[in-house]
Amino acid sequence: MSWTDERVETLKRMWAEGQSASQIAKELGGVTRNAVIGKVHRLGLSNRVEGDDQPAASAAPAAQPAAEPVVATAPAEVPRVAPEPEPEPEVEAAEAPEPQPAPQPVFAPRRPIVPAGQPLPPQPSANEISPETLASVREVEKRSLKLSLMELTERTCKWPIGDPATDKFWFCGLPSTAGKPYCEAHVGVAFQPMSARRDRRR
DNA sequence: CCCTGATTCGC
DNA sequence: GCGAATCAGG
Repeated sequence: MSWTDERVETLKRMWAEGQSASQIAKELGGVTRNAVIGKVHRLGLSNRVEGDDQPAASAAPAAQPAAEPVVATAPAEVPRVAPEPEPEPEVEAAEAPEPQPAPQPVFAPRRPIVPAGQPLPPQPSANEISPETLASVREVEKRSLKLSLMELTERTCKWPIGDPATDKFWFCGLPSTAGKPYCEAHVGVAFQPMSARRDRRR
């Protein structure tokens, strides 16, 4: 593969969007992330500065940030969280009534009635899980990356959250435990000792 | 380990 | 110009 104008354009666009070199390489195909990075440098756009003007000047862009005033979130990380800045304003809008209306709390204190819908994920009843694990799961689900099916990888927690029949459905997405399909917290509720779930009666 | 970008240097 | 290898860091 060679750097045709078209490919370079894609590279520029994606790089500007904050996509990582590997993502761009994947998209282009036929090149490695190294190739992408190399090209980025040769094109002289290693500086992911949005506004065209280059503050290059002299001064020191890295003049000891000393104290980041407000948000301490690494700016470079942000874009990766939302890899799809697509033209779909629907999702946002006036949103977020309740971050966690708890569609189907995994820890339902007395598992009410399961609406005979899709086979819900393995959701052991609360009385089988330790309080610590429960708390952990609750915490984790607040921080879940809410990945879609397509965004899951070998190393993301595949624990489903919410009702598959609605829009309130996503996957945990946090880093999974080595070799396991779930993150640490979810492994806790997914894999239990036989003895613990033996006396489950209904 | 997984990942990121940066740099080098033979081609 | 290109990009694998390597480096440095999270």
